[in-house]
Amino acid sequence: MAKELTSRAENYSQWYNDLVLKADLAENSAVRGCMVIKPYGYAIWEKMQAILDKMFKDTGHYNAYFPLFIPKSFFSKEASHVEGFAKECAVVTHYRLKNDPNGKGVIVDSDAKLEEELIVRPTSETIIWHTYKGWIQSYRDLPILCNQWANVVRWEMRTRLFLRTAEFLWQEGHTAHATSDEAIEETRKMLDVYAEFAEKTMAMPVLKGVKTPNERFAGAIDTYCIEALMQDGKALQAGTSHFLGQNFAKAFDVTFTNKEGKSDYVWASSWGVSTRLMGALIMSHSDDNGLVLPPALAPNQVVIIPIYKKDEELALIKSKALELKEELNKLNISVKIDDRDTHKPGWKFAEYELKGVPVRIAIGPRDLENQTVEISRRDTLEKFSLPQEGLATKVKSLLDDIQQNIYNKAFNHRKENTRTADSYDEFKTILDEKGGFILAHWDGTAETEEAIKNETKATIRCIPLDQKTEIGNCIYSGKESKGRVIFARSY
RNA sequence: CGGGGUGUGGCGCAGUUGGCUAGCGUACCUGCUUUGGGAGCAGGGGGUCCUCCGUUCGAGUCGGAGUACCCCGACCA
Repeated sequence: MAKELTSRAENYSQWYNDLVLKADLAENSAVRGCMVIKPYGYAIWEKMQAILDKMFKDTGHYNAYFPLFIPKSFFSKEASHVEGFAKECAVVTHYRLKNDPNGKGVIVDSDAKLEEELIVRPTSETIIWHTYKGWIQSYRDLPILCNQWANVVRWEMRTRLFLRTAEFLWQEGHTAHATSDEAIEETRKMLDVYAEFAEKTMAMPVLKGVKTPNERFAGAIDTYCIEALMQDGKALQAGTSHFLGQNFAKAFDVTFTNKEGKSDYVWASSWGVSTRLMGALIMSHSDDNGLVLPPALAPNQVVIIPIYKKDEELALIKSKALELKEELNKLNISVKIDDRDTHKPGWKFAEYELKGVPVRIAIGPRDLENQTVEISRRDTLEKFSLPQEGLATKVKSLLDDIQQNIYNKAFNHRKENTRTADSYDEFKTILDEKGGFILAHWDGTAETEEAIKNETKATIRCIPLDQKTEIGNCIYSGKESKGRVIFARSY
């Protein structure tokens, strides 16, 4: 065994780390907290990007690009943005190097100090709203429905591959509207887009909800989110969509003249998902044999592995494989034929399982004789023979089946790990023994939320959008509550 | 920034109270036999033992300083 993974049960975070490294998705770089995304990992991210980008465009958005550097003063303009903002940012103070007069190499030229420092964007609201000021005069200029694909930097103290890195890739949508209702509608619409992407494409069920004031984005009126449950019972925030009200418009003095000829501040939303989704994808479905990719995101949906002893056999098998590949391609199925003679079939089987390829087709002398192929599906690891005749349509429906099956599996896992707690003791017991989502009553105060967090490390993931009205008592304070919120320990 | 740990071929590690030519697994290269679940055998290449200073006849091993990374906290828009 060349690439043995740590088992999930034994040590979940070690398993995750091993998997990311061994499936060739990413690795730590020479730069503190920053990762290298390797070609295979990036191929998956590109598929995510392509699908999301189309969804954004289908909902009327367009892409743009704003600067990487933001003048420091921009961060002082929106009061709550300043207040709630983590200050761990990369700061550019100089613009030139010089040769070290006392040795070799280069040093920072102290004469080249910037008058005002530049911050490497941790998020782009400030620079974008500064820019929007110049774009908006009239209600006729609205709405602006912009999205940016970019990298951002947050100097995190502790990092984990994909889940929290100092630099990460994301998209951030920043929209400007004439009315509050329109901006709220946009915020909710994009949350739905994220939820649909998570469930249909990533096969990952998510809960939609609103963050409590404590967990809200600095500068937002409301932060909506999608929350997913990982296999170890911890929650992961997979995407956020913020209703910003007029806060940024006021901070950057962005006004417009409405139909009545009166001046008003512009209403805003912002929303984003990041390479963190890669972490979510990995942790949602994978097992001790490696990655399990949903067919919708697998760079190769099918891999064909020839099994042969003699070169003549290989020639026959290869032409059969090419024939199958062509048929599959016609149905928009991506196929890789691995006919390398530098690795043996058994090695390849293990390798493609590790990399999460949904369907494997093996063709050997036996199959040539019987006009069959051997199919193996990654999600269940089942193997069976199918006739070569009419194979493509069967593979197509098999892929659909796998996509649905891994969603169902994740959905059932969440269902089994979503519990209600009616007392603080019960709450703590569930948290320690089982984890998962816990539905419990909360009195609505930040103090209670904070106390529970400090005592148990569990946070309110969200107030679910489909929350049912139910009168009860807060598990912590005993005060009245009108509905249950979702608690969990989280990444 | 607090508390703990670790730096030894690409990767994972062992290395005894200081001792002789620094070892094992894996990966890599060559050859033969193999190929339907990570092949076997034989041979081979690859090391400033994190850095500097010190103790010593002698340091991977002991002491000091520095540095990097990992884990636990704090932080995580």
